[in-house]
Amino acid sequence: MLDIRFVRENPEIVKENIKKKFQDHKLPMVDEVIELDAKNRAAITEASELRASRNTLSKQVGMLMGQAKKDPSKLEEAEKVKAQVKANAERLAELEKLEEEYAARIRELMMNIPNIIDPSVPIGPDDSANVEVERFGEAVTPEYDIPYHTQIMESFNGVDMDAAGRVSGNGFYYLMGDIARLHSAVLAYARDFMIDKGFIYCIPPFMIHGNVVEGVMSQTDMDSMMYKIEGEDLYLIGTSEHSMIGKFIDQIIPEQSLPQTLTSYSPCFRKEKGAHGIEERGVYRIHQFEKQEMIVVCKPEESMDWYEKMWRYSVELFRNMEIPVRQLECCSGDLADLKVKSCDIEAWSPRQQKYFEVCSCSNLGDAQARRLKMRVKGEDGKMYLPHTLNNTVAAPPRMLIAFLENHLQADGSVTIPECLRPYMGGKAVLTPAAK
RNA sequence: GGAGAUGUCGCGUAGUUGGUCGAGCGCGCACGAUUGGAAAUCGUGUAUACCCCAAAAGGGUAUCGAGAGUUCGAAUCUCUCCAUCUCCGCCA
Repeated sequence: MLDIRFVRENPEIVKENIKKKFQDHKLPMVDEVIELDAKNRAAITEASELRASRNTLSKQVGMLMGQAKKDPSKLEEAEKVKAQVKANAERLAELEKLEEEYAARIRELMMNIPNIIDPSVPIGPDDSANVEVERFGEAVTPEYDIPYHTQIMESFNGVDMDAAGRVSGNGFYYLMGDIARLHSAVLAYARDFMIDKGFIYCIPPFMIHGNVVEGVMSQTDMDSMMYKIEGEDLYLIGTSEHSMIGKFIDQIIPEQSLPQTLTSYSPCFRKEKGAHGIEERGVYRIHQFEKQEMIVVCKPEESMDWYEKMWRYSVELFRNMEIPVRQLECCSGDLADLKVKSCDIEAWSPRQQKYFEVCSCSNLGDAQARRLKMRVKGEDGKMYLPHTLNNTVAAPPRMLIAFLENHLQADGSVTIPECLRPYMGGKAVLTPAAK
């Protein structure tokens, strides 16, 4: 969300930005919001004046009532003043209603006007125009066939999709045995990796209030992603980012405590509305998964440095696990409205002969901070909005797909990279279950 | 889940027969004076958001857990909700 003052003063920049994101249908929103803002301010000004006169008149009543104790004739005078205040009450109520209507519509529009993208973001209409920036590690394709990931898991008796379907429906999974252990090992390693980078480990609430949801994501995302608890003002989180950024709602953050570097674990729940292709079967796209996340809240001038550091952490983690990856930069049209800049870290799939998304690193600028009213009090006493960033550390079971495909050997075994062995009971290799 | 108590400016408190209370006092903090320096002492200041103003200065509005109501006027009265504490119940 942008600052309404910025929109008021720079309508052309805002419109240009909308065009860059190929959202021309939103162009009229800019003029509409500026007009509403002017009306709203006029209403506020008039209402403030009415309230000011009400306050002074009411004080007069108080004084007159006091005097009336000695001089009953003052009572009449007081009644006159009362009537005067009452006369203004109607207009004030009218204005208050207007203010409310304007504010609601302005907020609605502002929520839909996209954040200003970073000048470095490549311009393009959709994900087909995303730009590969750099590859890390050699994308190896072995001689032997790499089966679909659920098949690999099944060879270890490591997954039961049928049972999950019966119990919870499509989009759920049972992980079992070594595969389940591998899942936990990856999370534990990812956690410790981030702790070693100086991040603070957090376990947040897995359900959050509606106003927090609205603060951290756009309305459309909310409808298509979030599960609501029936009869309660609670939503299951889609990522721990929601509770971790929400942690700062309405808070004034001391400047000395910046940057806040946090790494959080949580299960994530997503509706995943809409149809998905055949490559999204298995545990690729599911209603529930677990994720280790990194969150940074920092001074505005430091956010781009953190952005660079954060996606590099993801690369380092995947390289430690001996998985080839690449950095794919999101183009303007594929960038969510709240984001200033974003990239995906994609892992190599030897089966599909292509890279697929395993991490998503985003700089949200001050958009979340403005929505959530999180502010920093500077050394000079002035308030400003911090920048917020988030990035995936590891999100199994999806990342297990990359793991299994890249570590599967010709004999059907799976090698465990050095860094994960302490979390796997020292094992260097997993051997498939006997048929 | 049941019963009771509480919720005021960074912290601690005053304020509950509604009216100079946006709010007193103490602590803390900032600046200044005093001092060779420090402590102590004294003085001054000490919220946030928004509106008006070209800007500054200045003025105004709102905010005493949140929301709604009564009233000319509410920190003070009524209702709803939330949070905290104590006791009971239940439970990983």
